[in-house]
Amino acid sequence: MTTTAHGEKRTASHPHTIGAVCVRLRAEFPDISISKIRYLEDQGLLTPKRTRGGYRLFSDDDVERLETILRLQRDEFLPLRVIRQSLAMPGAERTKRRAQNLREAEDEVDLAELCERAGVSAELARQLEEYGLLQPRIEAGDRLYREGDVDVAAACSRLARFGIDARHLRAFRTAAGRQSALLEQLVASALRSRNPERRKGALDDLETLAAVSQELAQLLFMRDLRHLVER
Amino acid sequence: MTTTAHGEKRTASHPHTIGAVCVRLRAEFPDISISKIRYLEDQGLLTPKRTRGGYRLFSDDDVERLETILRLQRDEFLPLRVIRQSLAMPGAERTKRRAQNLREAEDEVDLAELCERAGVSAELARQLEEYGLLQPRIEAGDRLYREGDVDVAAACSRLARFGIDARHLRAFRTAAGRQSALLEQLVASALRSRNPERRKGALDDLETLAAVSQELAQLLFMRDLRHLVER
DNA sequence: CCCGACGCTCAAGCTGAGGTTGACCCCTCA
DNA sequence: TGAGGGGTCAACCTCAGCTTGAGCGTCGGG
Repeated sequence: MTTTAHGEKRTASHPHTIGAVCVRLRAEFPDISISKIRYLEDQGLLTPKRTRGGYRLFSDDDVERLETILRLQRDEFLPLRVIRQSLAMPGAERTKRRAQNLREAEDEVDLAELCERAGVSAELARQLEEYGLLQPRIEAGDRLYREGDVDVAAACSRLARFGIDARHLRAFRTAAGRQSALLEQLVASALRSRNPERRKGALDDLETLAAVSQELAQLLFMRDLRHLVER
Repeated sequence: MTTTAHGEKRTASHPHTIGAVCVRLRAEFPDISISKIRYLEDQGLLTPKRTRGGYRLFSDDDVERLETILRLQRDEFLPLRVIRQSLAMPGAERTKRRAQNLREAEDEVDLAELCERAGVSAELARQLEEYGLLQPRIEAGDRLYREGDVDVAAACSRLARFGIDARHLRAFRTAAGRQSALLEQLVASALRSRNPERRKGALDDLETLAAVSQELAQLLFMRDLRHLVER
């Protein structure tokens, strides 16, 4: 990972070269690249220092700023020109709007990282897997989890604190499966189409269907709860 | 301004041709154009009626929707793909509010009002009721629906447009039922307690549980969809 | 019944954002 | 001192979000 050839100090936040920054951010932003960072500087969003020889040197603040920029792009869909302004005058607070994009791939993490990030014990993780709530890919004996599974585990852990255990959560698992199977019937053929336009259309439809389905599921759930409260 | 010189009905306001819409919106959105409106339709953001001859006819609702789209573009910088999704679930905002407010009672509406507000036919409403998606209270032979049922019906109607009918939606009904039953076990006794403190605590817990459960359901659903897409 | 304004579709093209690629040269540090 | 990361710059690419043009149909007033 951070195996830089040049005996880098790990404690004291020396400035980083562009390659180091890139490696460091790749975890959170898989589609970062050296050329992209240079491009962002060119567009006036970053101004790292330089060595006499012209190498860019990124301070921790620079890296943080870069993270902010990338987050604004990814989560808020803001164009660069807007990001530039909102970073120039840091008063305007933006509404959080997280859209689940089905198109981009997710990273994978191992069991230890999952447990740490989700705050679950290995034992709970094992149970969650037993009931299908976690679905690691098993490669050479190691479990590899998607980013999404970290959130799943975190949610389960919060429910566990209220006394709901993995066995009970299987109901959620099956419900999700049924609902996605329903949508699959509608878009499956288009999704596997050789024609890229058709495939893209299917993805668009699927995102819309997903949004409406989720809304419906929520509405019905809330109605049941309300019923429960009013009795 | 609906004051046209030629004795136009001010109340009913017939549908507008594309050119008329364009002129009318030019004031607020100077860069609107006929071709842009056609483009937005092509992208699935609008679905105006047509004359037999093929002319587009925009109702006031269509125009309002168009205004919303243009405002989201101009003020929030949202890409069309995201606008399409967020318009796909117009109830999302209310759903969220409702989730945090299990305590407040809802108003009731009759069948005619439900159909009109949700944009569903009486026939669809009947089917939805058959499969448990709508649950009116029947009083003196009349059906009385909660506010929440209006949103349920509207979501179902949007799914129906993609070819999902009431029969298939029963799965959502059952899933919601199971999930709320699970939570009920946990809070039921406290909820029925004579002690108001205890009851209030149960409501708080229930709201938390509801939020986490919904999150879990969504995460699992998205994972399944993702799986579907990646295959 | 005819005319001119308006509208339709479909294919092609345009423009700007947000990058990537490649050629070619330069720094840096082990 | 040389290998591997870094530098610039111009050309190129992809995608969203429209625009344009050709060829043809519709609508309504005179």
